Amino acid sequence: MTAQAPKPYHHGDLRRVLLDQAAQMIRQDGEAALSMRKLAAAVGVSRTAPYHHFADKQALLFAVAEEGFLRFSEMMAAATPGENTGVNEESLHRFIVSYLRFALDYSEYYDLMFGSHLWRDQTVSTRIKEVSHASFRHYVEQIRHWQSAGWVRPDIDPLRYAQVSWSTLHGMSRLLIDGIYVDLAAVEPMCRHAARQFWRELQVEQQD
Amino acid sequence: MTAQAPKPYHHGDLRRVLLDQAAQMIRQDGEAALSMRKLAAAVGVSRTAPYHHFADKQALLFAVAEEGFLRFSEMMAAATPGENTGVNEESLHRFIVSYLRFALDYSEYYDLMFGSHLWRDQTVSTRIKEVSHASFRHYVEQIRHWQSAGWVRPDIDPLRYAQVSWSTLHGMSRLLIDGIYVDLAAVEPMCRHAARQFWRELQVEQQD
DNA sequence: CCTCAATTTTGACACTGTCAAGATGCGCTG
DNA sequence: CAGCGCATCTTGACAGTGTCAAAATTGAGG
Repeated sequence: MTAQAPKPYHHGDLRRVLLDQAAQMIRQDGEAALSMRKLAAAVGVSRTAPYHHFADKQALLFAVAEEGFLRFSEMMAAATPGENTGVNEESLHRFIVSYLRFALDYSEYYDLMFGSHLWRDQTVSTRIKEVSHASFRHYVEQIRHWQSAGWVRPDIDPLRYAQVSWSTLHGMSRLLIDGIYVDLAAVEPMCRHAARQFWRELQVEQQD
Repeated sequence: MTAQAPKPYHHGDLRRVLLDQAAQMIRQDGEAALSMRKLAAAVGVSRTAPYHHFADKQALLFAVAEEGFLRFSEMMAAATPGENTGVNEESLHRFIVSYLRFALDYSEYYDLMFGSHLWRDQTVSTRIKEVSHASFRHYVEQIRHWQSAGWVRPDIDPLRYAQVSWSTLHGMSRLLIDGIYVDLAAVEPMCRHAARQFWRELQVEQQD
């Protein structure tokens, strides 16, 4: 809708400022502590000013999440090796580390992007659904590509592999972000372990 | 503290009723939709009556979470095979299925137990910390036991294995509960895939 | 310059968590 | 059995929340 700002009126570009301020406040005190009124006060406008840029609080949070997905896509693109590069434990490890670094460095976005508010009850916007589904599908296709190139064993289901391995990444991220895993020094060994596990799953030759 | 109810006065056993009603309401409309006042109204007492049994809303939610951990422990005990039973893909699969069944069947508890509210900022009560840490340590010890019995390869770090595999279970649970994975028919294949992956990691003989 | 629509503000309402003060009723001691 | 005492519950109140309606402001184009 307001994709290309027609022109900012009174306030410079309130929408932009609100998005950034919201992200910052969520980063500092958590999503629960963010209130529309405090947000408005922080940027120096009245309580209901934000409602002319976002239908309601949910919409504001969705918009912040959307920015998160943008950054996420950039990260993914940067962390994904080229088409004809092989796959091995080391490349998987780099990807895992990138994923967790994003989740931990931008936890305020990660929370919103993959929090229940967004997805439960189909409230998620179609645009977000598109970009995230595309991201996941790309992951699945990547595995399929590795298979057809003969780099990984052919008898695994790429969809299942993607679902389970993403579960691992998401689980680690959540457990760390939510403060259930508190030892940050364990992150690196966990990534290494996960990389080894992911690779064993892909590369193992033996029959059972 | 109020472990053994001294005796119920006016209301039958308000504390008990509140805990159950809260769990039910969270199950129906989500944690966010639970309000102290609606809860009180639902059980037929005044707004502030619950405050004589729980210091604040957090304490109420913690208490519900604690009940969740109780049920969780029971589930874990039932799903864990005996000491001298071997381990294989099938036994791992049964455990994984049990874990996800708990997470999905009791999602209102799971949400509270492993939600950020509880753990972030060290707000978690010591009792909950004890029982959950014990549960995790038990998991690690189980793996160590399998190792010393010679059932699984000796060169994996039980702690890392526990951390990463629990991440997988937690990740699948969260993705399903939060509505990011929507296809419930995929749960069973995912569990099967995870079991195979977990077992490959433990059992593989080859060197790299 | 002046109109018009985009933007912002002020006022209001229902709702929330929670504290303080008062009312109520059960159990124990005399 | 009487009544004291405390656990329990209620009523009143306050600050804070999301959000709507109506009024006020402001910048751009005719």
